[in-house]
Amino acid sequence: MESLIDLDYNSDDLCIYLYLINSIIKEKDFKPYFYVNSTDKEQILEFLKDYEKKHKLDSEISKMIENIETVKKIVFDENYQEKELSKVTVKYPNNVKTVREILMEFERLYEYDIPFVRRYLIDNSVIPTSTWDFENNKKIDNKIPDFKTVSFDIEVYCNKEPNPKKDPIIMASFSSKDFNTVVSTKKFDHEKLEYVKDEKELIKRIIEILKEYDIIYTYNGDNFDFPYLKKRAESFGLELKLGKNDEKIKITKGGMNSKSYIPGRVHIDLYPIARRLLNLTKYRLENVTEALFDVKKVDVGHENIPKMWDNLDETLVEYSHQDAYYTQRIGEQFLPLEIMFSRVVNQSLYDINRMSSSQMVEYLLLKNSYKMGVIAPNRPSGKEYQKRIRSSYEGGYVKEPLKGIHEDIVSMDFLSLYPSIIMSHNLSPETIDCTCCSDEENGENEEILGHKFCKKSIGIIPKTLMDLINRRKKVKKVLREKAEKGEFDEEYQILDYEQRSIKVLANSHYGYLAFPMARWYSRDCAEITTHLGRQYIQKTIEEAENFGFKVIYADTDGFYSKWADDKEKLSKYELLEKTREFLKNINNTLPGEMELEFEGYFKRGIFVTKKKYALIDENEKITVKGLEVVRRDWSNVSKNTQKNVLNALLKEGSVENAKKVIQDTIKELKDGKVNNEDLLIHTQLTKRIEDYKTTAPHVEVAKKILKSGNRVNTGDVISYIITSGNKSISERAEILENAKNYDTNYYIENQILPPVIRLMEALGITKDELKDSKKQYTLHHFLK
DNA sequence: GATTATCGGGG
DNA sequence: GTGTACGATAATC
Repeated sequence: MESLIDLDYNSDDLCIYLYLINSIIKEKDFKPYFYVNSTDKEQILEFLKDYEKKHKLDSEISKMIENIETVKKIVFDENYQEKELSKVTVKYPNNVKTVREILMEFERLYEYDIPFVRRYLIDNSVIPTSTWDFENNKKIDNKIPDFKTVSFDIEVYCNKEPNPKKDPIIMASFSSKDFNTVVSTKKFDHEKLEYVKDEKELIKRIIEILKEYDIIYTYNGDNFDFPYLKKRAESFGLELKLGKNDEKIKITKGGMNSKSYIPGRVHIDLYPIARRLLNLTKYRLENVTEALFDVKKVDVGHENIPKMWDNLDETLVEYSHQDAYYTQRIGEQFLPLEIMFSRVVNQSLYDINRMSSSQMVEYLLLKNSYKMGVIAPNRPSGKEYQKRIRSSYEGGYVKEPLKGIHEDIVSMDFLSLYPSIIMSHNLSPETIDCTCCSDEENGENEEILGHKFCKKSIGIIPKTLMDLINRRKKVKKVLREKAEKGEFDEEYQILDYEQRSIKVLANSHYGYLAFPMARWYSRDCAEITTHLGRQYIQKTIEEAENFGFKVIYADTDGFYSKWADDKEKLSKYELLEKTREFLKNINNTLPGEMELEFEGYFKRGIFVTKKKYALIDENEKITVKGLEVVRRDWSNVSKNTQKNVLNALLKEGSVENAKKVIQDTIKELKDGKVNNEDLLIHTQLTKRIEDYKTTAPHVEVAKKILKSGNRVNTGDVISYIITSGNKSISERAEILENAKNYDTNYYIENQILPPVIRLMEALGITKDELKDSKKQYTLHHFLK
């Protein structure tokens, strides 16, 4: 009776370790297996023997086989009929790869690429992160176990890109309920400081501290903190034996992103979670902190770290600890939801943390197909994948917006439009144009975009969705009952997280059908889903306009509208009353699961083009969609202008003021009043200078830096200013120190106008009009 | 308009 | 590790 926190195959012990909080269970009985499309056991063995002979192997392959037995399964690509095939069980997980490569030549294989531990969780009922009775193999309760959690963050002394070969780790910050400490290799006067004499001691201390905890939160620790720590540790001859059983940390490099896995503990990297669950334009720690807690975190600014360190500035300790503190808080915020995902999908917390929602859906489907005795379709081949990636189809309906500024806007949207469609029409890769329904039956079957769907049995996608929806309904019923009784206890919170995680999973099924890597991929089902979705939203817009709304803009499953009749000016209260009335009417006509609901009221909004708009609500909260171009490579002058223009439009509702912001900035630029620092454009050198085929400003600047005797490395961010002259833009790019002037015209045309021009054009203001302050400017200039 | 290149998070 | 797993947007053709 203990909580299962993590699982891993231990290659020394040759079995799966089930890590509980205080102990380890060794699972020795579960063996790796896959299926062969053949019932002839002898023939399979024969084929392997032939292979051994041909390659002069001494029965090495046959030795890997533990057992071959005939099983009955429903096979997806054989008309979904039950048929017999062979289950080949091998001795060790890495045997699968060897044996399958050989047998691929023999016959079609199935389920040959499911990682061993994940296979274990698909086939067995044990649920990660829940409290489990291993004797009787059942769940004890729903509670979230009392995990010991800590956040972890390192600081590095460096002036450019951190280089683990030379730049030392100088500090490590930790934050947990009862431990808030910054371990440092320099003595600062700060209450949270713990001094160690050098970097080697620091690394030893980090290991010692992390080993106290079950869950370790980082922010981008997969890609930065752990790989960096490991490299530094190696240079001191230290190993990161962070595992529960002193196993080494496993850092896997997968193309761009790495993963840092600690056996027996859970390393939760909050960066990928924030990207998955929040909808922000930027995902720096400070952005996430602000979005979740409405707190503006003071950022150290990595370029200041060496200075502060050298000057023994103790605010460095405070700032550094702040990062750990907020990482911990973000972790506590997201952990329950991740735990619920882990339980519903039935995969480990570590894996869930790094899965996209489509991957979660796939593992849910694998679990269900296993239960249903269905063999999963294979993942696409490289060729098939390329084909899928290239095939596109019509997406959701997006209405061309009524351009300009609008006031008193209500938005309404469909509650899970696509899941409802998939369920009510039984859309699934195996139900589409099924062969099991006879022609007569199919005669009455409705045809959608030239396809018919099975009437006899429910497809795996709608079935999985229905299970989720029913489970969510049950949970929501309990929640309602508890709410009525005022029982907002721990159980209530857990159930609430459960229904939220189910909602996310349900809403991911449509995306899964169109996910090119999906086993149950179906372009046709995805296309039909959006097709039907377009019908519903268009019909609803029609109804809304008949009722008296004017629909300003619509996208896929929702729309923004105002009251149409300008003579009949409604108060906010009246508008919301009308909205309620309309929703009640429309929801009576919609089928089963489908429901249109009120989403929000906005006092003002500006609509530019499809997918590009901004709104402000009653609390002055601004929502911007598709308009933001604020990336780190843009200059400050550009970012600020955009921000000020949006404020003028939304907060003041003044086109004139917005116009003035732009014209003033242009004036300042022409007048040479803009600070050179605000003109810096930042671009990263992503490859070696000699590898660039095209000329780009930052590459040219890098060459100049090199010529002046300084070093430039791949990964460095080059900051430059475009100076005036007649040569090409690239040749005129200079670093701050060498920039004697700047190209006014370049900044107006390429930095000031692009982010705001579409905004202003939607309001009927032309580019020329914005730039035409030139005459006024010269006049002013000379008058002054 | 379609294809290709770049960036993100961390310091 | 029984894993070939990004996705949005700007620049360029």
